[in-house]
Amino acid sequence: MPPKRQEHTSHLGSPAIEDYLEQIHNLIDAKGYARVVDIAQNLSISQASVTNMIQKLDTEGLVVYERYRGVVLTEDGRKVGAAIARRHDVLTRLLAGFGLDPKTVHEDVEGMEHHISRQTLDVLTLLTEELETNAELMRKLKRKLAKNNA
Amino acid sequence: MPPKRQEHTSHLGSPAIEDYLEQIHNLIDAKGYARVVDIAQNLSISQASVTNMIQKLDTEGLVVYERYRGVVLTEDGRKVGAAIARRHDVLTRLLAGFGLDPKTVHEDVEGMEHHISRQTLDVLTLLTEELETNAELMRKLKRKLAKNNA
DNA sequence: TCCGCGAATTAGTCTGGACTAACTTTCTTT
DNA sequence: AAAGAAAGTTAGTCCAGACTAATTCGCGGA
Repeated sequence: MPPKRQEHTSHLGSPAIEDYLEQIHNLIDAKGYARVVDIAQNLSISQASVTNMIQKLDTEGLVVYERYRGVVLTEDGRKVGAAIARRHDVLTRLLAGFGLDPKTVHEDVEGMEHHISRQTLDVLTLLTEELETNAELMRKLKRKLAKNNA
Repeated sequence: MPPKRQEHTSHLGSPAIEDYLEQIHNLIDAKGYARVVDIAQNLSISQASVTNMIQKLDTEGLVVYERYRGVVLTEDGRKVGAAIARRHDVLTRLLAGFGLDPKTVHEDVEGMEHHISRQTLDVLTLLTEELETNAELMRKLKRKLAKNNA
């Protein structure tokens, strides 16, 4: 039997696509519009790559693109972008809550956020909220953490 | 100013490389040796791709490769493989502990495990152990989780 | 008004990591 | 021990997504 072809679970967006949509979402949220330069800047990639990807996102119906006109999210695109931003937020609160160094938090979150299902997001949200609420528990865990690192 | 080139944080192995090393590690752990077929099977990719990557891993000093002779981990390779396996284990215990469906757990873990720093691993380990120990807390959280899903 | 400069785009290239097809080596079975 | 099956390998292809260089658009200031 020949080896099986690789299966793409659902293709609701590669990690790369999600990164773009998250960034576009953030920019629109913050400044009301998203320019190619800024997207490139925030993702640390070239403008040419951004233009390329935006054209792809357009053909996939995630943004509306007009040459030299900037970019707008479609409803689908907005959903994906917002979903990623939500995961980003939860993960960041969870890790930052333990006092991890911001750079590490950012890198880990960046990597993990693309792989979190609805169910897992629910669990992590629950956990995060519990820790944000239950100061006693948080204290206890931080104490252990400090001890482990000693 | 021209856009900046993308920076690879440390290149201790791409996700793909880590997947291979984890799998090789697991196979050796379980059966004492790692055959190309099994690696291919476990990663759901073709044997040709495995042979390819193994040759690359060899040139990077992560495995020792001899044609038709199977593959052995170097000390470096063993470290990477073991590290990934550890992250895999912690994440799995954490999510499975909440009763998430095994397929989801597996997919999410698979995706997240490559992006977890030492510090984050420590936090997640702590959390996992707390939940495995503190039955009262676990009950409480599961109750909330169930309620949210209702 | 027009000109220059920054933003955007196009064209063409590269790399990682997957694939198939065809071939070789090794194992197994008789 | 030899043949057929299974495992491994090679050669060549493909695709996503990054890049650089060169070009084009469009706006703000002289």
